[in-house]
Amino acid sequence: MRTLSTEVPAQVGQSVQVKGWVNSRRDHGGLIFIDLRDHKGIVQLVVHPETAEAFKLAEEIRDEFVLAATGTVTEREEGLKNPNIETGSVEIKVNELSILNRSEPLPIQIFSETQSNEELRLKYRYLDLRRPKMQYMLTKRDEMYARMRSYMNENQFVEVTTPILANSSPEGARDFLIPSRVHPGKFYALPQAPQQFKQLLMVGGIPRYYQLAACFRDEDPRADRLYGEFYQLDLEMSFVEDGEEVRTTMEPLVKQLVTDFAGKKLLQDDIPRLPYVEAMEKYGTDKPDLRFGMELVELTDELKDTEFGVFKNAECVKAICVKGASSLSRSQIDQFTEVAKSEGAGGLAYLTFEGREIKSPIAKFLKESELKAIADKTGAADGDVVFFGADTRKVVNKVLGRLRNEFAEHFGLKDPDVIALAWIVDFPFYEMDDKTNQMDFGHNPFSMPKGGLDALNTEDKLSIVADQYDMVMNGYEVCSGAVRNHNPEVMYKVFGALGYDEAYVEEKFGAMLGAFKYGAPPHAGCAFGVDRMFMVLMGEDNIREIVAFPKNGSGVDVMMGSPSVVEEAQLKELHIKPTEED
RNA sequence: GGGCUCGUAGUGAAGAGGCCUAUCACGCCUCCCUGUCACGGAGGAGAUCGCCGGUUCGAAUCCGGUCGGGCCCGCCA
Repeated sequence: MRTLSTEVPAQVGQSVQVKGWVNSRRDHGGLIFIDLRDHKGIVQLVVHPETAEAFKLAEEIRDEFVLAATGTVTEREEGLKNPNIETGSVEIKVNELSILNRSEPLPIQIFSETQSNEELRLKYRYLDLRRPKMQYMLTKRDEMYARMRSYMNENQFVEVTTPILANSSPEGARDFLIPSRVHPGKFYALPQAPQQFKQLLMVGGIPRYYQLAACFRDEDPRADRLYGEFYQLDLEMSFVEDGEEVRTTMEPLVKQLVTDFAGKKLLQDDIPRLPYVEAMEKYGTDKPDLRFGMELVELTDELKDTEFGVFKNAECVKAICVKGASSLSRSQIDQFTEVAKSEGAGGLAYLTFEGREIKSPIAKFLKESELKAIADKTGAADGDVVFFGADTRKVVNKVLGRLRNEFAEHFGLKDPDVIALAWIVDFPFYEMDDKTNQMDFGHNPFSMPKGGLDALNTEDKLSIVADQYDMVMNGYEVCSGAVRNHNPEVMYKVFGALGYDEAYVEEKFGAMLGAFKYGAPPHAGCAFGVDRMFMVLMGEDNIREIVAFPKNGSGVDVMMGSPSVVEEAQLKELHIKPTEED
């Protein structure tokens, strides 16, 4: 395929035909310049009045018309060259011109620094995709897929496609249900992930499986989470009993994507393993951004005898030391206080370290020894501010974890050229739901509890950890995996602890349980969220920026108008009756 | 389901009780222009300020509601 930027300059003196869109037209009355654009670049066409037919057409041309032009590639005279475009040393003197298609004025601004709002861009996505950035995202994503596929193949993984028409699963996200004409009253579901199928592939004797898999979840979207559908690099390995083997197998790919592919620096070559509990205590979250420190410092013991009621009565007191934050104005601190409150804090206490003095509304409530202990443990120095969280441990971690991010953002501590990776390991198998006071699965029920049957029989249920691991990239969860439970007995026990009987487990996971009875090999795997990982690698903070046709923040495709109402006849055929309120 | 926030010509912004008969830039239309490159010049059209209601002598501006967008919580790996 001919491309304007790469081929034209090499063809000086030759007659060429070029096709593309009109990027801009400059009509000098007796001479018309046209910047013609294709997916690779721009070249200047010159139309002279001597070529009367072409000139007449050129006068009608407007932005984004589609042209075919034939002419001679000519070296531009000195002084007429344009160093700003790749082809700026040449131009095409046109002798034949045809308008392949016309264009109305565009409803969005494509080629300006100020871009139109997202709603309009999504409505006219086919125009938005003409922007160089969007072109780049699509081709770059193709390159990422190619790298992933070749890496997986080099490592003896086999891509197997699994069903899109699958079954509703009781755990996890809400399903998209698919009715069927031939099965009245019954429904397929779009898979939330190929989880059960890939485990069944292990039983089926596939040693290493992978798939760039479409996954579907009917949950509310976020800036880093697409509505409805997204893609995973999903993989599973048989005869693996230690998650470490999965992690080390996939690390070279991720490192290659960070460095060669995205051109970023790895913060650490050795990717750290961080136990869940440690992540929560140090960073207040299970997906910490490790590009900066600002760790949460435990002060509960140091302040247990304080006279300051807020600290004294709290289950947990922690602090973060923000370097140089004494420059913050009162109103800026108020804004951070609002953030803290939005996460459940009662307020935001702080100490400002200026010279030898400690300035703070709360300093008068604290003894000299307590202030010293705070300074020592947080390492606060001149110019720093120590912010406190005092509440239940859960709330303190949540509030300070959020503030840690906000402060890092405010003080520019998130280096866009650096990628910090970590594996979060040892997630709790069960968790207590605050509201219902009921125990539930911490992650997914298919993971193997560390210690197996013994652990389930003997230990305090809430202390059991799953052999389960997430990869975190600059504060985003980009991968989740586990050593799977391949033992029917453990399976019954795992659900039994939550009060589900064997009949329930058999009803919901019959195929998998059945399969496990016929010599299931131990297996483990994981799945990378490729949309989100690509977003982080590209330095974007909105996942819709890197997807061709995303739903908007309300789950609507404003371009195609989906979802939409359907004909009553279609519903009837599917044995579906609209309810009264519809 | 909840919280915060935004909505002004085709597009992006300004205006924050009377100076608004709403300003600017890009785009659009007409005319002029043979070396521009986001060409230049002259002129022109285009907005019931998301919608409904209220306060006021007077509302783009204040208040209430409503619709739509964005971010977050819940939810979600």
